[in-house]
Amino acid sequence: MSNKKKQTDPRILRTRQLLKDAFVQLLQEMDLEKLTVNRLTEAATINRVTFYLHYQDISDMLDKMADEMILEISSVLGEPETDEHPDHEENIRVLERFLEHISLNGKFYKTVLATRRIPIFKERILTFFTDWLVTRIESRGEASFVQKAGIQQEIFIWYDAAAIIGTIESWLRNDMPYTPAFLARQFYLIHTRGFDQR
Amino acid sequence: MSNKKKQTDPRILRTRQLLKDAFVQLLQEMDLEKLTVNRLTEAATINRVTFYLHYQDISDMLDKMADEMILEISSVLGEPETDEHPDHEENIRVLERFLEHISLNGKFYKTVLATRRIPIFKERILTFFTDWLVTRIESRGEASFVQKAGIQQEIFIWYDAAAIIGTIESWLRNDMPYTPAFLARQFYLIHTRGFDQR
DNA sequence: GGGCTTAATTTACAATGTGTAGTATACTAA
DNA sequence: TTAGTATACTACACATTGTAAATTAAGCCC
Repeated sequence: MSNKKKQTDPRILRTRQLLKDAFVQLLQEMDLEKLTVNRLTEAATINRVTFYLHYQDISDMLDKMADEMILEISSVLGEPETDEHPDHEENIRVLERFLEHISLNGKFYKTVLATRRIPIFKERILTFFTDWLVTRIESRGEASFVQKAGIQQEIFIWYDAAAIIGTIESWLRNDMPYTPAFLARQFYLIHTRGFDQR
Repeated sequence: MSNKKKQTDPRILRTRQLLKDAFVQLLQEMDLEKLTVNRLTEAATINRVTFYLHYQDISDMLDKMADEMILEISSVLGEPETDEHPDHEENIRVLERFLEHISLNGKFYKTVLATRRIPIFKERILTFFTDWLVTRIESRGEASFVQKAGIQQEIFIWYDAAAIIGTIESWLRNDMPYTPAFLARQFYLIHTRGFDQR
């Protein structure tokens, strides 16, 4: 198979980058529903037919872009800690890496996360993050305080995942008024409510 | 002006109800992007041109349906408590009313909240809920424990609003496996982390 | 450099969807 | 009953979609 060659062909990379840039640009000018293949390829300065050589339609393009995004986030977050004795500082550092990655690619993330009516990227991050939380909690003894308090673990994970992703969304919408480090520590404070429970 | 008459004309109500029903029905069969005015009016058994007498386009229809939704939620939640001495049980009851309203209109809410790629309704609820939280917190002394712990109030509100709406979304996606009363109490437990702080 | 492979372009076409006319009909409310 | 209005119907110009075929251009490997 020549899949590896196909994936590294600079012409393909160029076309997809042009599409991605045009996508981010156009979404700052119009809503997703106004984004047509016509407009997109015109802004990307490629032929309309070329678009269909890469994606089935705009939804398909969103899906594949979201796939790429998740891959990057995954490599930034790394494997969930399997340490039996979680280090709070390490938690904060992981979160900080995540926020810094978003901050560095702020233009893209603000567009796909905080621009309204493009739920796919947020969905994907939320799902990924939920799984990540489940793995982390299960590999630790963290279930203890949750269960001790009579909290259903499933609900707690829904709650926490939505809270963190949603806060990041608000943070982006407000043009990141706090540093990633500060926000990460705020997450920790909110999570523990100021008590140093574990 | 005859606006009031227009709004009560049974023909108008009938057409809009047909459109709303067709909307909910079709979204269970296809994604929003596949929903056209053609398909919608066909399913609603009204003429396509009639659609444009009510809405500019599908986005406009979503906006107006979301307006109606917020009006209903607003009347269910009622005014934020201005009581200086918040009653935890009252908090839980308000939340329970909210969840029961959603549960009673489960078909609609599951479609517009938990069906993917229709962010407008969730956005509106989140914004409304955020404002509601701000009003509630400001009218109480609730800022105290947040500030005492060094938590930025703005961030805490982002966090809590996203958490609650997101949890409701997950709850709907999983076909409401808990009763509204149980879930409301879970929110309380998570919020206080089992400690009875106030 | 030259041959091979593949991406991109160009042009064309049918099908569907959009938004807006004008007119006719049916319903509502006073 | 009558005036007002919501809906139906038909028609039209235009935009968008998805695909096909042939051609051009770029990149890869020896």
